[in-house]
Amino acid sequence: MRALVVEDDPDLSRQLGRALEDAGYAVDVSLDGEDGHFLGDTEPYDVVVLDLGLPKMDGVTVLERWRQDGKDFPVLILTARDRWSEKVAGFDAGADDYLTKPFHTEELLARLRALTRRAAGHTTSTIECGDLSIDTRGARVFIDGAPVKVTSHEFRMLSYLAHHQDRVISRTELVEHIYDQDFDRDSNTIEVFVGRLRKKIGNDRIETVRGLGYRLVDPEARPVS
Amino acid sequence: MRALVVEDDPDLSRQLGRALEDAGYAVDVSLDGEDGHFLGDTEPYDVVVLDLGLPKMDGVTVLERWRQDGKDFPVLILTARDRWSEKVAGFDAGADDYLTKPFHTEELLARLRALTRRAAGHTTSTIECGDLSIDTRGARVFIDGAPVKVTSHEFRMLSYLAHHQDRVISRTELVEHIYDQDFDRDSNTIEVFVGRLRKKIGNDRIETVRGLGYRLVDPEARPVS
DNA sequence: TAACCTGTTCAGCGCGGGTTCAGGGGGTGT
DNA sequence: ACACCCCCTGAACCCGCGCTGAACAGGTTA
Repeated sequence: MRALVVEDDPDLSRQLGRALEDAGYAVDVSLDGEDGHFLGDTEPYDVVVLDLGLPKMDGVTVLERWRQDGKDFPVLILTARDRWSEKVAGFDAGADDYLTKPFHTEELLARLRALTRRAAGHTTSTIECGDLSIDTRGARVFIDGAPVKVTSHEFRMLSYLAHHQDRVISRTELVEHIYDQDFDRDSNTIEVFVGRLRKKIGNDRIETVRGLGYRLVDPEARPVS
Repeated sequence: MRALVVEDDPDLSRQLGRALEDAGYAVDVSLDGEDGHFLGDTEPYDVVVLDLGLPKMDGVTVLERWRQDGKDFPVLILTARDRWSEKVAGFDAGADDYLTKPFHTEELLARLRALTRRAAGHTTSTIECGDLSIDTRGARVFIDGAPVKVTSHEFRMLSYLAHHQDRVISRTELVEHIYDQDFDRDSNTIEVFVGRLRKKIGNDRIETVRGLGYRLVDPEARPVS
């Protein structure tokens, strides 16, 4: 999952970036409204944390422009405690959730998890695919109840595939959502990860569609091909 | 599906070409307005991505001429963020959708899917033909609910036939829409694909109209011939 | 410092799948 | 009825995608 944090307070933004990275997101941080708006327009984020009081361009304006441009990633806005009217404006502009500063990072993370889940059409924090279950909150993977040890990048990949089950995900789409900006496009890292994941969760769970990409499936649910 | 990308920025055009190919389009890329206009007039595209700021001939002019010449493929125009007036001119010239640069490739793909669906008169991402259903997003084919394994080219062909059900599609039309430019015309590749598809989805689903081409039909709905 | 763990790169290889070819069958027109 | 041509089909070819094992680099832990 890729996340964007737009927050001008250098301490807070650094802390947020750190916390989100720890939680397994690929994070970009922007310190002002213009840059943040540009990034949101450019990169395919899965969730955005947006402060409303920003230099160069106001947070509400940033959000309005994103929605005008058809961006539909979930956005969580941060407001100062006493700025109640701002919050309303933020929701009108298309925010999905809000949090008043100061807040606990735990709560932020929980709300972000809820947002990404909702965006993908899930309601619980664990995604099931046959007897494979993925705990997005604890970054754990279970196969028929038994825990499977996966590295953080492996988990990111599996998690993205699970959020979009039954869809074909191209290698470039995977790269864009697993890594943050500027990643060397032509390398076979993805294939290596797929290989290692298959070795851990079983070969028939990630099927490759030649020339298009990969797809996470439930091997049991699929009749003989 | 064949797509044309007219975009002068070499990086962006390369990236777009790559993304569309990943999504299963046969893509031609043109770097200036004159060449792009010529290609659009010559080749039968299913959808066009057209930048407005182009060397040699302006994007709006290109679009106007296409529409004058009776070309009715859906066109999605790309505009710089601050050029709002251009966008209006583009719509007046006959654009079907727009996107402001920079944008994110998945949104472009989603909009292109919507355009091609709309052009064919469908609304969902799965096309039905009797008990045969074609999931354009997941690149999958089901027959009465059971998945059928098809290769990517087979899928392209079936998908094109399905987008134009009950119409006779000539072999050359198929070739032109499945492949990008310069493809060896005299070969029986199409016939081989038809044969393989028939073997997979049943002989009576693709009927051949001698001397004209092929047609995708629902065998159940049709009385005895 | 040495022993891990994780992410990345590289080279080799198998095989899937697209293309081609040759041969045969069955409509179609004269 | 004949010939022609369009189309089908099985098989073979062969390129390149994607898989794999292993080595390398950077970071972290004893």
